[in-house]
Amino acid sequence: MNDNTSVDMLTTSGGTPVGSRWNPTKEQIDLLESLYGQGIRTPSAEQIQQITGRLRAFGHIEGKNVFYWFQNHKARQRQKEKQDKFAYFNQFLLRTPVFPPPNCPNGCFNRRETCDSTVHNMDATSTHCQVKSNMEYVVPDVRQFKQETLELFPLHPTGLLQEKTTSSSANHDHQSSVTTTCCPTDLEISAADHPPVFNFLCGN
Amino acid sequence: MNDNTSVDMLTTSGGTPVGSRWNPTKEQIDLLESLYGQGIRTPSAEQIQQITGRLRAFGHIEGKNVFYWFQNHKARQRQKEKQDKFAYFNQFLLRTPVFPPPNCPNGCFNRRETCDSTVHNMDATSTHCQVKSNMEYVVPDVRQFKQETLELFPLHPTGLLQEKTTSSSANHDHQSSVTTTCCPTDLEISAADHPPVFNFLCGN
DNA sequence: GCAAATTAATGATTTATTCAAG
DNA sequence: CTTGAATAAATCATTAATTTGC
Repeated sequence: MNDNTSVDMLTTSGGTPVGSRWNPTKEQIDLLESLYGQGIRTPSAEQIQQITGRLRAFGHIEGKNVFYWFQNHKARQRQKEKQDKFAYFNQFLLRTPVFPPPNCPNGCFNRRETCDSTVHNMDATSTHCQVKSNMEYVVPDVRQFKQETLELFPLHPTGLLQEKTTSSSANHDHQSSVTTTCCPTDLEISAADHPPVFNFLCGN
Repeated sequence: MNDNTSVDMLTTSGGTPVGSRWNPTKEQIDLLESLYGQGIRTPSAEQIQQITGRLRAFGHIEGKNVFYWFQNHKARQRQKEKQDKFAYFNQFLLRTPVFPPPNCPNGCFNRRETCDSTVHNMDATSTHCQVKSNMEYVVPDVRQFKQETLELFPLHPTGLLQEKTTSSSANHDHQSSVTTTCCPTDLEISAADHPPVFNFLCGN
């Protein structure tokens, strides 16, 4: 289709024969997930450069691959978390008996008084609205789950995982003193400035 | 906020003092819009390079500026077109009397029989559903407007403005013989291959 | 076992939305 | 209010898992 006689790759040195799209090795995935686990979400251009350089030890890779990986991983983790939350919540709702189990901890919410007013009114035309109001009733409690889940990550040091914190006038002036708290590797992501997430794919 | 003492720009040569964001000159806008008018929507990396180089004659500019410009312009043209279409269609609907005007061309649709069944049932709770079904009823006719509007652009020569054409096995092998049909400038966008819209912002 | 056929994952693009400078 | 810049969501496309019939 597209002329294969171009300059760049055909079977790059590493061990990953590259025909079209990047196919990450196990080691590459491991390192990427490790970084993600440490709170890196939208790495800066320099971070991408460093990560790419490191990953190149395991096979051919470009900066844009790293960029795309974080984009996709972040988005798909988010949506997985969302649907997990929903599933958990759903099964909880569906299996909750009309009379709560005897030794229900105080965390259980008692939906008997609040919800039984909607038991009738279940015909096809009006179901939607009822379901919606039903959802809205419980959403506040679900948000706590998200909070707790996010707290599981350490993410104390540098500005990692700051993402959306009003992003105005909250620059916090965090410099150096990063030096790897939970991970023994000396990757030392500098995170000096937060340049827009772009110039990445040039190099490499 | 972010330290201004970095290496790159402060007051670049051109005539456009750059403190933070690109401020396009009139000439730059003109050329960009000209290109857009010729059908360029998502220029390739090479196209962006060439365009940027040309625009640099009028002031400081980077590849990513060109990239963003096309992104934004395309999106905003699209949404403007959409709301224009909606406005046109809306006024047409709203001013259509119950009895059609005497010399109504055959294009007029007669909505008397189809729509008056929804006149009642207009209380606050059920309005939404009725409105939606009402919309769905008329959408098909709107699509024609869009078609016609798009046809207004000439876009005959090279593969410009091909955008979404199944993108599989339809490569059409169009080479050279581009050489400016409606525009006297010898910009000569080569559009040789269609590389992904990325490596752009590296250079420049 | 083993390919062809399906399905699930996921890399790569495009489109929509949001933020913020001027 | 316009629009450059950035991010998130949706979508496309290709590769790997897997199922299935032989």
